[in-house]
Amino acid sequence: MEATPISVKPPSPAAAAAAAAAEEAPAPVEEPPVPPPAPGPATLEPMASQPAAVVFEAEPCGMDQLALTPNTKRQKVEEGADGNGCKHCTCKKSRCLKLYCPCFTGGGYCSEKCGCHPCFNKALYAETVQTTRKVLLSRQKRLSLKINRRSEPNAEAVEDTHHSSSSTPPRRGCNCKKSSCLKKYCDCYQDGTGCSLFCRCEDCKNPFGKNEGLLAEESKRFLYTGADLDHSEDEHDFVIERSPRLQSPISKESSFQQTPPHIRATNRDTHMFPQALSQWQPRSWHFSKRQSNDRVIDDWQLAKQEDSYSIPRCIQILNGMAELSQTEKSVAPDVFLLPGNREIFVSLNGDVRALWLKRKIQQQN
DNA sequence: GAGTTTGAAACT
DNA sequence: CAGTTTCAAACTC
Repeated sequence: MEATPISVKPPSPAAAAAAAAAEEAPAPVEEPPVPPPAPGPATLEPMASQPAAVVFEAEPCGMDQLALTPNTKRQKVEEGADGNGCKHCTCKKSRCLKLYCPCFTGGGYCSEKCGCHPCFNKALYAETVQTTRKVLLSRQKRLSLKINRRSEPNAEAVEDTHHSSSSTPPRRGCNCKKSSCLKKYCDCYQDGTGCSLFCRCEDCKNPFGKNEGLLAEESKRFLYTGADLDHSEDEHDFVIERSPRLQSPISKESSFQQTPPHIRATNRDTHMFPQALSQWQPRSWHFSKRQSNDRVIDDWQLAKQEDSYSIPRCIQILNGMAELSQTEKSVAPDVFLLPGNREIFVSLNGDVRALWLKRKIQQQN
């Protein structure tokens, strides 16, 4: 089966006990943690615990900046984090080794401020924790790929081209059904961002932006085809933004934007929103804490650039071309469906532009 | 603070 | 892969 069960055996009770003793943890191991039953094929054996004297020099929640999916679940208010990744969880059954645990998910170790027990997300079990993360990330990659493929039939080709794009974890948008994206159950709402076209929420009333399902399949294909997910796998294997939602499918590396002509998508904290360009503006207040002003500027420039190659802009030019017949002018907009074509069209001049367009029209027929 | 609701993760 | 269970946070009282 493709879906590899992720089950990671926690360190042995002895190790845990030793850890507790060495650490003087506030939550003493009263009962030896029971390893998860029936570990799957991907079960990871617990790493041998390292010498406590060494391990405990590590700062809790340091974790080499290893962060799995951004905010997998409702994670206790980010403000509650103590700056090193610890979210003060209160896990009881997950042993803080699953994505349920915000500290684990956030890339940090649990600290003494957590109310979790038993907890294996500690420096003492660093190797176990890291291995678990890798397994989970691996699954996330597959999931991410699956999601992309589901949404975009050609995504496989994209994936082949950008082989490392799978490093991006699933960022799928919310799936709220009952909360109408009006409560913190909703990741989007909690992040202060609107729901995206990739959310699957029902009766979305997210005040930061509704998912109104405006994006047609065709348009989604454009967006996904343009998906150029994080390539910097080496650097970011585990350093992932907090939100689990789909990373912005817009590639800023290419000026050949894939944005569909009739849809303006803005990048708001990795979300895609249909929005009239005229309404677009850098939403710095919506950007995550990690986003820099540079990002804002990039988005702004990106949108302006897109505007230059919009379909209306192309048609405007087209209307002024005496070289083309009415029939050709009626067909030409089809050529503009491809963003690359629009950019080429606008970039060319005079006769060459007309010749190029005629050739494109012929190719279409 | 206990119980309920919620949606994501994990599992089957 | 769809359905179910488990989990922990958010929410309600």
